[in-house]
Amino acid sequence: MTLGHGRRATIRDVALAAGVSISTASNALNGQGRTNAETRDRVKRVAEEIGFRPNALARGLLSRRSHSIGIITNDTYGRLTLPMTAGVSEALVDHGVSVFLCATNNDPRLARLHLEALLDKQVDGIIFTATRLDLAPPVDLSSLPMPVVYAFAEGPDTSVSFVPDDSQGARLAVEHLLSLGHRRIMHITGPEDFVAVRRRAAAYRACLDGRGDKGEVMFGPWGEDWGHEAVRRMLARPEPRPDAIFCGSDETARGVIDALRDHGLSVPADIAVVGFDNWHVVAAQTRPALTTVDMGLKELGRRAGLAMLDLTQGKPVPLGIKALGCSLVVRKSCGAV
Amino acid sequence: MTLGHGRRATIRDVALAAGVSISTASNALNGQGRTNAETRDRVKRVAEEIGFRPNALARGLLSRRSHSIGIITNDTYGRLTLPMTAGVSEALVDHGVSVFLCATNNDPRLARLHLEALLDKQVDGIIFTATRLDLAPPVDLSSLPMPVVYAFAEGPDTSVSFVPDDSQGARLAVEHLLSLGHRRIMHITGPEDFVAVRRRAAAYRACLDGRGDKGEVMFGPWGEDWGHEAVRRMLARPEPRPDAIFCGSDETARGVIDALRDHGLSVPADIAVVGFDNWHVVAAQTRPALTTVDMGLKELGRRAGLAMLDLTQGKPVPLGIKALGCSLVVRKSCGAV
DNA sequence: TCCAGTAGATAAAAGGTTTTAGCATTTCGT
DNA sequence: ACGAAATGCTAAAACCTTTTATCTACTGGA
Repeated sequence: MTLGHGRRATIRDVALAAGVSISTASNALNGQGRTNAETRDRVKRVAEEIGFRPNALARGLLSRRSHSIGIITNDTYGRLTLPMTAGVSEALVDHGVSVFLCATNNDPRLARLHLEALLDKQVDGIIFTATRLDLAPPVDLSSLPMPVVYAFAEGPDTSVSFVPDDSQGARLAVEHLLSLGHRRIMHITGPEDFVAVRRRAAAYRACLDGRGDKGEVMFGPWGEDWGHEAVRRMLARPEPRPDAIFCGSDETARGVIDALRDHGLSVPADIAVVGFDNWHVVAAQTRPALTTVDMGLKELGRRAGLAMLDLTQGKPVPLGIKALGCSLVVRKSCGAV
Repeated sequence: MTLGHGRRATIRDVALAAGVSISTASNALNGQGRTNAETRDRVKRVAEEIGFRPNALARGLLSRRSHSIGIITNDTYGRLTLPMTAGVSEALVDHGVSVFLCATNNDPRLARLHLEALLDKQVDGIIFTATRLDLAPPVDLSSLPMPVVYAFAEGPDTSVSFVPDDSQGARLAVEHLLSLGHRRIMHITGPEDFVAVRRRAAAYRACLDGRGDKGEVMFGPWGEDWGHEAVRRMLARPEPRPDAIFCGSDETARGVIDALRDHGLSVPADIAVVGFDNWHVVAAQTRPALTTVDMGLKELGRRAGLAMLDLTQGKPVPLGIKALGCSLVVRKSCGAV
C-alpha cells in the first residue's frame, strides 16, 4: 500500500499511475482486447506496486457472479458438517470462491433468514447438508434462481446430490469379517427410521443371504448406552453366541466393546467388532482401537464443491443422486494384521 | 416472483410498476427524504408483490459495508470451531450479516488465499479462531483495513480478544471437589507448553495453597491413553492415594475413569473425577457420566460476534483480552446430588 | 397579486469494474 | 500513393442502489 489514505487502491489509481485510461488498465490486467505488450507489463507492474486488487463487489455486480456460495446445514456441533465444509472450501478456494456457513439448527425461521441473506448477496449457488440423509431442508430450495447441490442429503431427481454408499460400506464391513473366518455375524445399529440404517441392514442381510444365513439385526437408539444394552440382551439368550458384531456407528461399537469387556469377553479374540463412521475421537480411543467404515466426508464435500463449480460455469453435471464409495479403516478390533 | 424471466426484480422494476422514479422508490422503501404517505405505501406494496429485495452487492458498493465477515480458523474437525461459529452467526444473522468460514488447516498458503478472497469481497471484519489460545495466526492480521476480533485466541493488546477464563474454570472444579469433602486432589492434564494448561494448573495450586497443600500435577499428552498411563503411575506409588482427580480434558478424564475401573476402583465412591471441556460425546457417555467444566464456546462466539457488530458500526469496544467465565456441569462422577 | 416557503417528486452522481463501440494512427498490399 | 486492414487506446454504457441537489407545483401570508 503506497496510498496515503486508508482507501483501497482502485483500478482508477492504477490507470492514473500508469498513465493510461481505465479501460486500458482493465484490458491489460485481464488480458482482454488489444494491448501493447510494453503497456500491459507496465500496468501490471504498477498494479503490483500499489497493491491493487479488484473489488469483488463491483466485479460481481457486473458479471452477476459473486464468487461466493452458501452452505446451509442443520448441524451445529459439527461431526459431519465441518469435514464436508472443509472439503467444499478446499475445492473452491483456488478458484476464488468463498463459502458462507449457515447453521440453521433445523429452525425454519432461522433458515429463511439465512437464505434471504444469501439471496441478497447473490451467491452463485447453495449447498444443502444435513445430519441424516432423509431430512428435508427447513426451507424450500426447489425454485431458487441459482443451482442447489445436496451433500449428505438426497435432493429431488432434478438436482445434484452426493451421498455415501451405505450399502457398499456395509458390504465392506461384513466381507472383512467373513474373510477373517467369522460366520455368526450380528448387526447392532441405529433406529430403523433412518434410511441409512435400513440400507446398511439390507446390505448386511444380502451379504449373508448368499450363505443361507438370515443374520440378525438389532435396531435401537444411537449412542454408547445402546451398545451396552444390546450386548446385555444378546448374552441373556441361549447359545450359540455371535463371533462378530457389525455396528451401525462408532459410538455404538464403543459401547459394545466396553460391555463385552465387562462381561469377560475379549475383543477381538472372542468376538470381532466393526464400527461405522471413523469418527476419530471414538474409533481411535476405543480399546482395542476400532476397525471401522469411513464415509469419506471431506471427499464428499470436495465432490459437491466441484459439481457446484461446474454448475456455476454452465457446464453440464449429471443429475440425480451419486453414491460415493466408503473405505474400510483397519485397526485392532477384528484381529486382522 | 411475478417477473417472467429468471431475472431478479430490481428497484427499477418496482419504480416502473409503481409509476414513480427510481429515487422515489428508494426513498419510499428506506423511509428517507420526503415522501407522500400514500406513495410510500403503494411503493412498498408493489415491492412486496414482485418480491423485490435490494441487491447487497450494489448496496455494499455504495455504502462500503458488505454485511459479511470472515472467520479464519486453523481447525478442520471442529470440536471448538463449530460451536463458536454457530455463536457468531447467531449474533449476526438478525442484522443481515453472513459469515464466511475459512479453514486454513494452519497452512500459510491456504490462509493467504482465504484472506485475499475475504479482502476482495470487502468483508466488514475478520474473526480469528484457533484450537489453542497461544497459536499465532498463519498469516499477518495486524494491519488490515477492517477490524479483527480474536475468539479463543489472544490477539495483540490493541485488538479485541475473547477467551475462556481457564483460571476461574479450574477453581470451579477444585472448589467443587473441596466442597464435597475431598482433600487429596490430584491434577492430571495436558502438555505444559499450552498456556491454558499452565493457567489451570496454577489456579489449581492456588486453591490448595490456602490449605497448606502443594497438590500434585501430572503433565502429559492429551487423550485417553494418557489417562490410563497416569493412573498406572499413580497407583504404582506408595499410599496415600488421592481421593479426587481434576483432569485437564474430558478425554483424559475418560481414560482416567476407565483405568480406575480396570484397577478395581469405583468412581465416585473411591475417587471422584472432574473433567474439562464438556465435550458431549465424551462427557455424557463416560460411565459414570462426567462432571466437567464448560467453557461456553457458543456464548464466546456470540460475544465475539456482538463485538464485531459494534466495531463495524463504529461504536467503541473495550480493547484487550476479555476472559469469559466457565460453568460447572454436574453429572455423576463426583457423587454430588 | 406577488413572494416566500414547503411538500413531493426526480435527475444525476457516485461507488468500482468490465465490455462495447469507436477513434486515431500505423502498416500492408498493390 | 492510396485504400484496406490492423493496432493501440479510450469514452461511455452497463450492473444496481443510495444520496444530493434541483425542479415543479402548491400553500399561505402580506
